[in-house]
Amino acid sequence: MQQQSRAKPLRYSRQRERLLYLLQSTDTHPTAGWLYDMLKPEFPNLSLGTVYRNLSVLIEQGLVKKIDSGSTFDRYEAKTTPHYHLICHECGTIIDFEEQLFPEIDALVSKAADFAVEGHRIDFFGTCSACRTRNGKNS
Amino acid sequence: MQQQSRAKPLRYSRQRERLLYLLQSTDTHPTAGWLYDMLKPEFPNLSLGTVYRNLSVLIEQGLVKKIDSGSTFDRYEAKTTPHYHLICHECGTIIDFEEQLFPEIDALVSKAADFAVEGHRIDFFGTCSACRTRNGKNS
DNA sequence: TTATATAATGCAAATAAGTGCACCATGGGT
DNA sequence: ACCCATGGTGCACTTATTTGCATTATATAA
Repeated sequence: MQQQSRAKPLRYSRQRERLLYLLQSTDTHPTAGWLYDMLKPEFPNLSLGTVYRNLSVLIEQGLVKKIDSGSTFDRYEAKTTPHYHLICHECGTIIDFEEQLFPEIDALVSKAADFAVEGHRIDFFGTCSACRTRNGKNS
Repeated sequence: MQQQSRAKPLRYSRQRERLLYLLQSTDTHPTAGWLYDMLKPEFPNLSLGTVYRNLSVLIEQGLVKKIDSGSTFDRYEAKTTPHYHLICHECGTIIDFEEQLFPEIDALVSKAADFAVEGHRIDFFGTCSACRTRNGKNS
């Protein structure tokens, strides 16, 4: 699939530094396009390819996570503390859910299946309160 | 984001029927391209657009689920019983994990957050036993 | 500081997935 | 069996993401 090479030397890059900083400064789960637009003024010939490539690098480093919201584009976040996502299928909003549900889940699954679990992802799908209100609470 | 219109009338379509049947006949978590290739002999002018569109319809009906494996393409499955995925980041294999972990999780989160949870997804990332063996168990 | 190896970038082209539109097919009514 | 409203399809095009390649920049050694 991809690298298992932990030993890939990284070099400093201003684009990557600013990208990470930008992601860490927001809690809005941005898209690649939004990140690109925000960085463009600072790097007039920034390319989307660079944004995507740096996102991959940061993901490999564990500093960024990709969120598959079920929509047509992916979202990203730089929050490193464990949390889950509540994804509204009506408006697309992603809400962070901070409560730790089962700390022992990875170990449990590792043992039950013959699989070395290194991490997991939990997403909840449903309707956010704003959309329920707008629908007259009946949705 | 998309429809909340449950009331969309559906019509029979041979392509969709065969697509669903094909998906139900395998446990390999196929890609859209693989499904397309398999159906092509039966429908010589089938188009990929039709495959994607029918997958969406089936997903709305709850008969099919999309799996975001972190790789460059999505995978699909028609298994309707609740289960989770073990995704090997080395070879990309997806293994079904059948054990029910927490039946009450949706209700719990619905209450804790102000969000009407309708379903959830749990994926575990790590290394499968085949890859661990190949690596000499040290990975 | 200068030279050197190679990571990172920008650009363009390639892939994967989603969509508009004209035409074909299903299914309910007659 | 025939008509007709509208869902489904194929095709071409758009959007989102990834990748090859020549060039630029970082970091290490001389």
